[in-house]
Amino acid sequence: MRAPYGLNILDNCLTCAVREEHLFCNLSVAAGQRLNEIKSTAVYPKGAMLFIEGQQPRGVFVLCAGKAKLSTSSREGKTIITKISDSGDILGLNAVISSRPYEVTAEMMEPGQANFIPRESLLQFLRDHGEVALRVAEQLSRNYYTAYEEIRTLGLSTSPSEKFAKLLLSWSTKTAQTDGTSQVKLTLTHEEIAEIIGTTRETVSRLFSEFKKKQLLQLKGSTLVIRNRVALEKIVQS
Amino acid sequence: MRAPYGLNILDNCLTCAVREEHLFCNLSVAAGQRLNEIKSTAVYPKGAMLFIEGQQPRGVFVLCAGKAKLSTSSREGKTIITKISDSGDILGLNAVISSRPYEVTAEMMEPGQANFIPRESLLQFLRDHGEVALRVAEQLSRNYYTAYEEIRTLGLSTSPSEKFAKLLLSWSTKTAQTDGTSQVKLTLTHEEIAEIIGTTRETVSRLFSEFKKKQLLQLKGSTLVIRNRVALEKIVQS
DNA sequence: ACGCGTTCGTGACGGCGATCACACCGCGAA
DNA sequence: TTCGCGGTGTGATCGCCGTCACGAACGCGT
Repeated sequence: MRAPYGLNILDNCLTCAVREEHLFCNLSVAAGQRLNEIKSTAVYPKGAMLFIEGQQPRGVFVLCAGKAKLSTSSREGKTIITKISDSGDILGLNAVISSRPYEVTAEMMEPGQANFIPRESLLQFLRDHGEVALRVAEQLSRNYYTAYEEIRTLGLSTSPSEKFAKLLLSWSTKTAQTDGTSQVKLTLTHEEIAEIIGTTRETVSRLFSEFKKKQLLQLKGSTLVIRNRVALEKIVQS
Repeated sequence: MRAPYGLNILDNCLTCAVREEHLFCNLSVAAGQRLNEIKSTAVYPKGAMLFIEGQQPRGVFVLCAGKAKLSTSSREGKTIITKISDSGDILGLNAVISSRPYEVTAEMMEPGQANFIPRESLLQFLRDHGEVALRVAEQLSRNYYTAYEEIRTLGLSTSPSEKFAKLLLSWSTKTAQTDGTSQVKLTLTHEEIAEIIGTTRETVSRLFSEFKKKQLLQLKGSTLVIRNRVALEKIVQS
């Protein structure tokens, strides 16, 4: 099966296949069935905006394939990226639950696919299935934790090098080797990295140079090799 | 009735008396009754720690009287204050729901009183009353919003003056007059203000001087007079 | 191959705010 | 009164990083 934007449609995009601990998994039969009725699947090209900061919440998106970047920006155009979401993530949940505007913009970074659940359907679904509401609360509190982590990064570590080291470590944990090295496919531009750690493109460039010189990392084509985790951890809490 | 720490005990500290829109208000009779059984009231002196960042969650605190400051700090001792809570606020909810350690430290800034609901009791209560779980979810998503607001402040506005102006405005909204002025009782030290906006005590001192000179504010004893809201708003988004 | 746009590297400069240092003030305790 | 102490004002210094500027490198379509 062939979709637009050169992407294969996933015949049955069950989020459970992606994440066992997922919000909408292991539901009662009735709930699962109902969920299937109210969701709809769509395919998005690179650059597509799932929703934009400030819009009234239309519903939530469950990402099945592709990555999306969540960002906020100020009036003068300065932008910060708060999260890179990938398969299994639920986008827009906070806005829908609290009936406030989306607090971020969600933009596809590569072609992808997502399930959409309209706002009203979801709320009614939760009212009908109290047990799921509690799991939604759990999911929200997890979101809160990552937001808080962000606050700590922005508020407590002032220097760009510290934040850069933190970011590298967060990437590295996913593919850690026993010898302390790890490899990551680098899909972000320096500009985007700058928006994540709240600095400028130039500084990110200089940080790469500096960290290469210090043997903390290495670049092989577009794969980033992190060579010394302990040294990075030392920078973080320096 | 007289409590320790020179505080009058509130005979019946119903949070509903404080806030109509409150989480635990307008419950079904059964739920309300049950809630009354599992809660317990205590009085705290100034400086008391309700809970400390990193501790396993024991339960939630519903603040009835007094103010509490929520803060996080890094290993090297740098501290940021993320919120000043007052009557009606629920503290520790995120930690309890997600069963993760408290993400902040809650310290009483003045003598006060709070209801305590133990972790397990609350979770069981929510399992038994699905309709309340949804309201908890709403509360959590509101928390998320304020956290996000914090992220925007820290990440998007770089200069201390901008953040200071933002803080003043947030104070001012509560007591706004028609002529654009407002009065606030100033209970925080410069040091604490510095920890809120992520700068140093000295800079806060200089900001006060600067803003006084610009006729933006005025100090009468310990009451702060905000004289020009529009000018402050201009600084925020400059 | 050519040109064009995006991304990246790096130098020069300047300003802002962190840091240090010290004086001052108000207030409660001895 | 005289300490001591927590809070406050303010000058001097200095280093980091944001800004501007430019050129190189890479990918991409025609």
